Amino acid sequence: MNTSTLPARDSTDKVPRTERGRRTLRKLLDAAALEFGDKGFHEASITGITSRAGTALGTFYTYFHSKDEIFRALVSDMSEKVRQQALQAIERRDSALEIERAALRGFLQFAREHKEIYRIVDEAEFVDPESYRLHYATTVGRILGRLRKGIEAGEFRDDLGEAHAWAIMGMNVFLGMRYTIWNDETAIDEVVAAAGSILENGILAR
Amino acid sequence: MNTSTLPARDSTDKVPRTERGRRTLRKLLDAAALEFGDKGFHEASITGITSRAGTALGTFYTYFHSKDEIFRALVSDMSEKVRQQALQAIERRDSALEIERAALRGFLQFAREHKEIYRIVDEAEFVDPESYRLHYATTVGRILGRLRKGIEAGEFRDDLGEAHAWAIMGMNVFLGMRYTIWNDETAIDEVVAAAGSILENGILAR
Amino acid sequence: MNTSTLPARDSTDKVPRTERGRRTLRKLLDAAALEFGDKGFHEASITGITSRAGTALGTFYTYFHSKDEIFRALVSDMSEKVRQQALQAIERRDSALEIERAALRGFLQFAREHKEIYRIVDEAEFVDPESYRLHYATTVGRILGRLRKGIEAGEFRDDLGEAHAWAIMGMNVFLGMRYTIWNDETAIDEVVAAAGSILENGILAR
Amino acid sequence: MNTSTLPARDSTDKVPRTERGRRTLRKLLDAAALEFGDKGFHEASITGITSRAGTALGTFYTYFHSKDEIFRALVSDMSEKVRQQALQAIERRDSALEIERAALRGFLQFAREHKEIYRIVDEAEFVDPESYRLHYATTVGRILGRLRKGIEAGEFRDDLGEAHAWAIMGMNVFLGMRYTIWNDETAIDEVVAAAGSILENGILAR
DNA sequence: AATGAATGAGGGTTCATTCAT
DNA sequence: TATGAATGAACCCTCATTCAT
Repeated sequence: MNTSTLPARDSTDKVPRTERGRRTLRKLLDAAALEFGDKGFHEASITGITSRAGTALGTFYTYFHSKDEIFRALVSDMSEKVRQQALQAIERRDSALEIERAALRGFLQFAREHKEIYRIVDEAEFVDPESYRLHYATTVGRILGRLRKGIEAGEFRDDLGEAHAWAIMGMNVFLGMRYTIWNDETAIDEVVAAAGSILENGILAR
Repeated sequence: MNTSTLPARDSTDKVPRTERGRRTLRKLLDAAALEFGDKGFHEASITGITSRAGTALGTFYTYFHSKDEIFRALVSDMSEKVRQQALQAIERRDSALEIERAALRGFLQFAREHKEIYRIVDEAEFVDPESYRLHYATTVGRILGRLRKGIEAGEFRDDLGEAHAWAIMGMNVFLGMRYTIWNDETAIDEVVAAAGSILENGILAR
Repeated sequence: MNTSTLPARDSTDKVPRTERGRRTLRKLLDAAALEFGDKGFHEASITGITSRAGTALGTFYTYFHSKDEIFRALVSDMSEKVRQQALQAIERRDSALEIERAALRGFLQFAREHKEIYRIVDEAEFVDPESYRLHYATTVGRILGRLRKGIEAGEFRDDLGEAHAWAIMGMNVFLGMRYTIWNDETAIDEVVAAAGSILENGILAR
Repeated sequence: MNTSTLPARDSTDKVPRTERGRRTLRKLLDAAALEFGDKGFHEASITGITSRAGTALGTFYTYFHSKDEIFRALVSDMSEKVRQQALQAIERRDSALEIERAALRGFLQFAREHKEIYRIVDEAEFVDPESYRLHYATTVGRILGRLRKGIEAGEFRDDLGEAHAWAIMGMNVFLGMRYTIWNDETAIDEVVAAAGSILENGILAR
């Protein structure tokens, strides 16, 4: 795994001034993603991170003030990545419903390839609730934006609001947990079809 | 809070033989629910539990082998409670869709009154994944059972399956998180209406 | 194993007044011998003793004031047993040298059958040094007595003293450790012959 | 006391990379020898070791994984020391019997100066039996080697074997315990004479 | 005499963080 | 920047002993 983009850093973060410094920072972030993904926040150790990164223990504190801080940096980094891939996934889709399907499909594919991201973001609920809430608030904002576009286009009911967006996100997240993290043998298309059919028709017989 | 029913105990647990022992055990479980709910598993301490319970530190180990064990006991206890209240909530409902609405309403009401339960069960994902999975697997099993009854009654589409059940559970859980744990000012009926309308009609304009 | 004779009790010990009490006391002592023999003093627990004895935990303190006390009682009990069997082993021997051989043989046989005794007595060095020293001081006194008899009979050199007795005891104890506790496949007679030949001739070539 | 040579370290041990680290390691080992010697393994505490060493508690764990590990390190260190001094003690001796006498004399002198070593090595029987057995197995190997040289030289009987070596070691160890640890007022030469006379002539009258 | 619940001092160990080089 | 030794608060758990019945 390789963090192509460095995460947004807080003003309190220590910004590397040299190229060597930037390389070290990136190594630490990549190592931390592996360590937290493997062991979870509490079982992970700074030593584990630095030994994966191939640096000395003390070097960690040249770049981060604390274990919490690197975790936060990672969560916001990954939160951004998840949304980036969603944007890509919904490119060149016409129908609003098809966009929702594509978003879920993209999310599931991404989750299968980056299970550690799922784990890190979710554990944030108990480690750094603020960034966890921010992640889901932002995500639900995106969904809500899509719903509104669909309404404007006359494709969606015009009474959809925030609660519907949360409901859709909950569906997606739980399907992701069940069919990518716990067990990834079910075809993604089947899962997308199930969720899509609920959005399309509800669950009543016709 | 008061644990009306003692949780199922493992065969390895120490079963109190006297009435006094049973009282102490209950005090410990109640205290642990508060402690874990307040602080989360890792910040919670055995000392915190016993001082809330009004017992000596050592007394804890008369009833539980470890911090993990009482946490597990608590999760399975609460998992059961959540499902119990769901059963009550859906009594005397005729329509299958109405049953789903009632189940969500019951869950949201219960969650508002027992926020610590939500936190404990959810943190189990990172503390004792097995009991976490068991909880959601059992819960989805209940939902699936209701879906099948609705299919038999001709009320639900006959292609509903496990994935649809997971989707519904995800909706419910996220709505619970958003509208009872994070912020409980929104009327429960509004939330139920939003979820119910998706199940009834999907999200398309007609 | 069955403690045929109850050990000498301190004046501070609690003496059972009923037959039932005497039975319980014996059960506790037998259980303690097994527990200490198996696990050593520090790993042994009062719970381990009482559960082997089939009594409740509290019952232990009806008969002993402390863990140390029962250990002491056990050591002096066993110390006595070891010497008892030595007395039997040397019965009806004429030659003083033959008596020494018989004493060693008896000790080795006894040690093979009661390895836990060896362990308990030896660990006393670190748990209750006084009884350990008493055991070996008493034992060396017996050896010294035999040496003196041998001297009187003109069979032994007349310059033998305490140090020689300690040397002989050391030989015996280490041979016991090596050839009965660590590994009991070597024939006892071979071991006795080796020690006996040293006492008879020393180690020089003739 | 000062550990002139650092003990053989396990591959799992943490090897200090700086001079300061090596000093700290040595301080810890010296302190541990005192602490274990004074109090015995179970009564000794890591806090006791670090406060004697003048370091913080945590520093202990920079160099050892556990209390057991430092004890093991200490036993093998001391085991080696005991044998080293034996080698020195027997230098420039011609007669094989004189070598045995010198070995015992050296051992007794060493034991009088380093009583804590005796205690630590012996307690290993109950704390880390493997290293205890290794110590005595190695020691008996040395004795056996000397016996064989004596046989080759025609000085010793040619039927001496392992059991005789164990017998001699037992003599030495018990004499050491009695006349250096328990009570060190008896002249070493008297003790050596007693043991030597047994080896020379046995105990029979001539 | 017997029971089993209750007590709490005590100690080993972890590991994030700081410090000196 | 990088290193790795040093720090010490924090906490889980054990278990001999006491207590109430």
